[in-house]
Amino acid sequence: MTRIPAPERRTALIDAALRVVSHRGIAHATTRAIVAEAGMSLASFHYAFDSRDELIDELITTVVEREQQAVVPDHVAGDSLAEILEAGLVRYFEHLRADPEHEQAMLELTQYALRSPERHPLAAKQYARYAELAERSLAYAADRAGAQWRIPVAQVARVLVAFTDGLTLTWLVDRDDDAALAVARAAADALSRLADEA
Amino acid sequence: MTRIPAPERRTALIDAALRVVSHRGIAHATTRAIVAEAGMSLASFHYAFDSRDELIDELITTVVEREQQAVVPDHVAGDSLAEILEAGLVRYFEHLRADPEHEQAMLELTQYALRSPERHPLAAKQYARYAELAERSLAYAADRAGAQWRIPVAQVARVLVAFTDGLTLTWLVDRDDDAALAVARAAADALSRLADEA
DNA sequence: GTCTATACACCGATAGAC
DNA sequence: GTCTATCGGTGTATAGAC
Repeated sequence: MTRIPAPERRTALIDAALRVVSHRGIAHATTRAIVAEAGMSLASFHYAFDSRDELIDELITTVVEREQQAVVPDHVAGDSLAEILEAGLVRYFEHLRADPEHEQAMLELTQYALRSPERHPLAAKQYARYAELAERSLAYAADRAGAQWRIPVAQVARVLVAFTDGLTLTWLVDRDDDAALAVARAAADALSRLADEA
Repeated sequence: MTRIPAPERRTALIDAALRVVSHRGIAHATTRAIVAEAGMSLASFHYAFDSRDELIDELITTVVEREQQAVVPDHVAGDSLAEILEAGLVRYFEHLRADPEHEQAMLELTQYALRSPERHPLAAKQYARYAELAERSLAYAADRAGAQWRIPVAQVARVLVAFTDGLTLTWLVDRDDDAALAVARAAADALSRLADEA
């Protein structure tokens, strides 16, 4: 019907694909389901993308670039490093509770990427991005608490990413809020001990 | 050809399905791929199982029941609780490195189960089983170190499961052994602080 | 450029010969 | 009970009218 520029169509399809993956899982993210979600015809899909694989790759790249979620907020209450880190993890947990499907989609996209050698680097980039955001938060938190990381902050960031992933996956399974908060507290404590406080 | 009792055929198909999921991912675990792996004809499948869904459910149930991996070994070197826990996590990590595809398969099965309401309880059971094994290990570790958990050991177990999951997922992505060991150390430290040592 | 209609591969599941 | 052959459905991708 209406003529839509190709780049615009691509982003519309990527957004639709993310909604389908979030709501129904990657197994149901077929080209038909995606164009239906986007309100387009099937042929439009292959006008904008060469293949479904190309769209999935673009989807992963896009969500990774879009990722802005920092684990430590800009303004925090609390004085000790452990308190600041715990507040950050609790903040992440609230974000997870607000939109569980999004984090579930990210996990599915990661595992999907891990299954093909060509796509594995996309998963690696995704986690490098997570680590980068974590590193920024950790540097800020230490600064805020007047503390110094004893080991390179990049290594601490890698640990934080692992803890966050574990928190996410276990909560998605059992939806136990109290247990998730216990994980957040323990993780904050462990991380804080990797720094010297002033 | 040869007549095989139905129960035997079922277990053979389940074993084959696990191999397919491990090697190629759940998306490729079609009935055809599974019977090929098992060396059977397609019709044999539907003689042993009513549907593919039934097999997948059985597969998840089976692998969960089969799960014996305890995070803390029977005989440990080391005296402090933190050391015992770290040794256990390192032992788990060695297990992960020895057969990454199996843990990847378990993660995929979990996420697959999370996507359908009827199967969600299977994922919950899987994690309840993990927690049970973790609890046993933690009780043993505290006993071994002459320590006492300050909070119910079930809660500590839930934290350990989350840390283990995070360790697994991040290592599967970046295969960074040093970073994984750092996670193990931090997690052991955090967990040990949830107990009073004698 | 955008649509409908369709090609072709592969899926789960079954019919029917043996 | 076990096989080969096939059904109906859905997947990705494309042809051809407009």
